[in-house]
Amino acid sequence: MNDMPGISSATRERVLSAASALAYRPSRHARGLVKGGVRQLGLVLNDLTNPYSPELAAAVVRQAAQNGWNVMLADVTLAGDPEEVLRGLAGQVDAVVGYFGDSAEEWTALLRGTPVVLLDPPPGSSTAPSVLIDPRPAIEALADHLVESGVRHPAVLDSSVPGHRSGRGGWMVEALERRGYLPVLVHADASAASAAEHTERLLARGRRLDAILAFNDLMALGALDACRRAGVSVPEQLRITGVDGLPLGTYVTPTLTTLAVDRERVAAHALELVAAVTGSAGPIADPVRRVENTLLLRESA
Amino acid sequence: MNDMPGISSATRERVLSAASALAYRPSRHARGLVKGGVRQLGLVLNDLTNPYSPELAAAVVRQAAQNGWNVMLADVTLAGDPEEVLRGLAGQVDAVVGYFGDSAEEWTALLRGTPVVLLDPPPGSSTAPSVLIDPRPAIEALADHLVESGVRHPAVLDSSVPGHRSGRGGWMVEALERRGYLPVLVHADASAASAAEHTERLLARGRRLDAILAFNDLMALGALDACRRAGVSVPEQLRITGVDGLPLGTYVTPTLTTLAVDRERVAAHALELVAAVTGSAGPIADPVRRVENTLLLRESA
DNA sequence: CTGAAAGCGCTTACAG
DNA sequence: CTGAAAGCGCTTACAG
Repeated sequence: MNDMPGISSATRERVLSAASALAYRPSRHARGLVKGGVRQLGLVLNDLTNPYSPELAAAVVRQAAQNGWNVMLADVTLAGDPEEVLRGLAGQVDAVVGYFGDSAEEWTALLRGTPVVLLDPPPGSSTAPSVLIDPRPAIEALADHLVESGVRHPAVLDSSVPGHRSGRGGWMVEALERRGYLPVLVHADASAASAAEHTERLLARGRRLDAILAFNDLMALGALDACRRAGVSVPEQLRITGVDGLPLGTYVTPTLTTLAVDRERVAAHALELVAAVTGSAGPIADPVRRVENTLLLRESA
Repeated sequence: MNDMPGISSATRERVLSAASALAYRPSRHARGLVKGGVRQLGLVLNDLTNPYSPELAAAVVRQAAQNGWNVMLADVTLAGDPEEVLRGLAGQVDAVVGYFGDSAEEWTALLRGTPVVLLDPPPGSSTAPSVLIDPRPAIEALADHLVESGVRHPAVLDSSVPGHRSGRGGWMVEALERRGYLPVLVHADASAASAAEHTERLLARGRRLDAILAFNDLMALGALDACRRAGVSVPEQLRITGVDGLPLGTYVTPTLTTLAVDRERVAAHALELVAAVTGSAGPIADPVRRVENTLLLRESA
């Protein structure tokens, strides 16, 4: 069946027809046992429909391929049961990279010894090898910019994904307070629709408001949409900012000011750590890497 | 090592420390051989950074989970070598669903007998089980709408992904010609950036132009961006349409008229076919499924 | 050219 | 409670 040389066509025919009669399918596990198989990397994402996920996946897949790894994507929020996804991954991959949020400990246990590299774990939640994404310097730069732009009444549109604590909203509030602001803090789901809805409500309140700092670009797009529908002009009446630096932000009106993350660098650090945890080189020299967001000023703020 | 009951703590300790001293990692293949393992579905996509891909992936992952399948995403364009990706998949999954474009035959061969379900294969390219996505009725409806809107000089912004023939651009041209138009036909890459560039060139030509029918939503967003920068108002001076029905199209100004694809139905058909090809039920009753796009009128046309 | 044996690395009975 | 045997389904020598 494997096209070996030196088989008579009669025998080949006989084997092939028996195989098809029996609907024979080779076992990939048995084949893998014998042949060795490639190195499989599992990439755990939490929202594939947020364009940030595929952008990061693109970077990881590309760099993984260069290092001889095959990557398998898993979205823990899409499937009904995240734990089922993790358990499934355990048997399929040689290492896992991903967003585990607050569940790092439980999920790592489900992986039964598969080496793990965490992407942007909540502050202080884990000592596992991880790549931190740190928006704080960019938040400071943004806050300065808002001061210079004459903003008086900013709001922070934070996201509260259950199980995914993030310092982001809190850091934004603190940076604003440190500059004398009394920012409004609102929580929405991490989607454009939810952000739009909360923005609408915020605008309807009649309070003074001239800036919205959103948790991510997707939510900023939702806020932008709500302003458009409410007839509020951006950035003239209200400034809006996101986080992530999606290419998408350049295809809206106005283009979106954002705290960009360098996804290639995140991927590079993650794969270095994967190499370290799967290699037998003993303890890892530098298990916590840090990538800082950068302020990308465009039209919306 | 597997937490079996009835092991003295002395022995457990001895085994565990030997394991860690040797950096022992269980072989997932050997484990899979014995334990059976879950059913793995490979989903082959060709551009994860086009939001259509994750939208479809989301639908497939969700429905696959309901049927007891685990899905593994593979983007053939991200990795340097698509054939390498396919070969890698062969050993990992029990069935493959995906966009194979013009390479259906070669790629199926690389999969070495793994059952395949094709997504939107080029017209007449294959007799394999497949889900066709048919924009023709929606294109007719769109063409009628453009006539009624008083459009005089439409252009078709087609995409020419090498290896991915599509009838889409041709069908648009024909539908317009049938109504007495002499449409301009332009080829661009399937990205917002390339579409923007070609639109800019089109506008600079000084020819009369009052509608652009783009190959997909991403390209339509690029065209929209080019118009904005050129000071051309949409839809007043120029109408723009896309294809795919991305949620994203509602978060731009103006919102994007599009030929929407029902991704849940595509996924449902694909998984029915997967069940059929992996089951031993003999020949499949209805191996070619068809899902029609629907005209979604929003603001841009 | 064909057929049967050895062995890949696990897990699951089973004998001690 | 511990250790060794059988067997999962393949591929790769090897004897005939």
